[in-house]
Amino acid sequence: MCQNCKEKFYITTPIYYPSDKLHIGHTYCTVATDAMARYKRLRGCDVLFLTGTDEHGQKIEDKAAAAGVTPQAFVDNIVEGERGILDLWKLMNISNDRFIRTTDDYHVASIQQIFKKMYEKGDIYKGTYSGKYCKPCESFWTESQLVDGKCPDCGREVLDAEEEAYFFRLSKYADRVQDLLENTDFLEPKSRVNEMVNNFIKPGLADLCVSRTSFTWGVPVDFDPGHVVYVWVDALFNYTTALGLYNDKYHDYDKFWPADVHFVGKEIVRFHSIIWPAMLMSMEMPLPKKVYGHGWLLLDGGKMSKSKGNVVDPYILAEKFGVDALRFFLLRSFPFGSDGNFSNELLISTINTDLANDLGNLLSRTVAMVQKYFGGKLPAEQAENAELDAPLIAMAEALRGEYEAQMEKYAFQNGLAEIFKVISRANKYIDENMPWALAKDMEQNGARLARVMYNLLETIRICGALLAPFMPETSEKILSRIGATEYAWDSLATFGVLPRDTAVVAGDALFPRIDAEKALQELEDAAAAAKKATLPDLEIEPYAEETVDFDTFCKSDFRAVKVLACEKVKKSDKLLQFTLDDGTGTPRQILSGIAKYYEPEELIGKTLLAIVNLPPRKMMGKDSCGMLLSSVHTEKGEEKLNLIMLDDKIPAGGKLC
RNA sequence: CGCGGGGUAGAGCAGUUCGGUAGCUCGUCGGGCUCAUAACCCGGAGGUCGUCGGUUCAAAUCCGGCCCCCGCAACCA
Repeated sequence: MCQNCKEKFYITTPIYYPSDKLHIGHTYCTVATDAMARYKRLRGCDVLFLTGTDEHGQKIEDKAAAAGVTPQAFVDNIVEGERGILDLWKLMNISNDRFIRTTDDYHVASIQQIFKKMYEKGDIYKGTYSGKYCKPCESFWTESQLVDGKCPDCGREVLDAEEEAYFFRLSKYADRVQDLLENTDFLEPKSRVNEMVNNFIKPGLADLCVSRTSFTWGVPVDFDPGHVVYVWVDALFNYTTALGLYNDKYHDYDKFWPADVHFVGKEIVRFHSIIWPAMLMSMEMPLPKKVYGHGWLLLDGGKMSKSKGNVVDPYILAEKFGVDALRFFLLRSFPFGSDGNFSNELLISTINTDLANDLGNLLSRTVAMVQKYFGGKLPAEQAENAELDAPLIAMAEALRGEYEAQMEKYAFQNGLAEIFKVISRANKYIDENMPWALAKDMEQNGARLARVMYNLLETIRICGALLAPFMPETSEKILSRIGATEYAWDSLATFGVLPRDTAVVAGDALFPRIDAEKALQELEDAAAAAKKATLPDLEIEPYAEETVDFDTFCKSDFRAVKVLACEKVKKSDKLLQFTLDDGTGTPRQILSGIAKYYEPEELIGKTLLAIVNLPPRKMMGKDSCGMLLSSVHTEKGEEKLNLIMLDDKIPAGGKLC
């Protein structure tokens, strides 16, 4: 059975921080974990797959305050609300066995006990934390971390600050952790090891501040009111409290701990590869077998981030292209250990090439031929041709082994590449055997034709079954189309398991080809709309800080004016030309750049407000004597302008004062 | 010299552990086929493997210098 994991396999994602909706990067990590969990289940392992949310901390407290709700209500909405995290994982067909929230009662109680245990052991002690504090970022910095004496994160001023706090004796475990990183396979890929050791261990591991008094949204230290447990202590132990460590909610800590692998993003590798093992050493608990730090999805070669406004929404992509296609793309296109460049173009071309042209079309043409030549059911009498069949059969039989080797290394990309080599070979096999030519003389070639079709179907069975961890629904569809009922792990290294006289079922294209140009345009529009939705409903100009003295103000001559005529200025898309009655008896001409907001006709007869003692100015060769006053504001990022319209009973020339 | 990753055909990537014909996908050009989702199959063109130097019979691969890009530096997967 499962050599590396024997019977059980425990795998986790990080628990995500619900300060915002999740994006494609979180989806990537979770889909990878799901694929691994499904792969292990396919192999017959007893799998526990855990994911969840890390819900404490100042940032959540602040965001909730800003939204005018309690922190709990805030996270409830992001986790359980519509299009929240649970909905997203459901949509993405994530097969997690458990979902832990760090605000769950059992977890909170467990953390308190764990914290106390380390305290009683002497590995957590009370001390004073002093440093530079950035209030908006809620971060302490050391002198050396400051940039120009300011917060390295936001660039704002920092204050001297001290707080009483608990510390974890991280330094005590530095040597053991270094040994773990350098001399075992605990942390992969290997390239992450140097970074950890050089950056954090060699310069000397300082004890870690593990409590806070500056906010309350966290697990209270039950023996010292006012302190809450540092979120990472709270968060990391989720992997064990979710198994029932120090609680009665679950009872399989002994069975599943230590975890077989934690999948984590590269930015939190240090917490998982240094702090986490050190705390477990302190607790005298077994260490997880492996921490795998995967790469990031980059956008335009740079980081995806809210501030850049380039965050990719998994909902939009999954709904547009299908869940399986998105899952497939994420794991097929990027090496798991390194960063990858995400783009909509790549997504679409991957779907078209691999899924529509190669896989979908192979199934489609094969099933169509079985229908056409045999009425949908193969005859049992079949004639092989060793020379023609051997290459395909050899590849199909070897596939499970190649695939397994890659999957055991978490090389999803390569595992899928192995499958697609075989799919490609099957397409070639069709050309080599030209079934349509054989079909011209069924009497002579019927048995041979049946065998050709059988070989294709059997190859599809193996490929289809091995695709299940990546595309569960598609895999099921494929297998049912070809009449496969046996697709257990053991059957996938043997060619010839499908019944000889299997019956196929016709159906729609698995993955219709996507019109790339059209789809890209739609995605762009959707992104623009989404961006617009995040803009504030109403923005007004900030107020002037400078004052204007009374005399200066009084020099401005504001008058009510009536619109006698108004027309667009030729060759200008902005300017309207107004002829105004200003009460002097001589019409006044003013040009105003508001053509975008008004049709000329609708303004005739209106009473407007103008400043009339501005020096005349030429615009598009015409004189403008004064300026019409308007009010401006921004709605959803769009500038709006309204002319000041006065009561019509005010006479032309009426002075404002 | 803070640390780490990267620089390979027009684009996106693999190959570098253990030196020996430079590979894949897309695009492009030509051919084949007609079962299939204008798909599939075959072939061609296109690369001084960032740069300079070293080791070697032989370097994308090992060693050294330099240039450029990206990320990290106590909580964005």
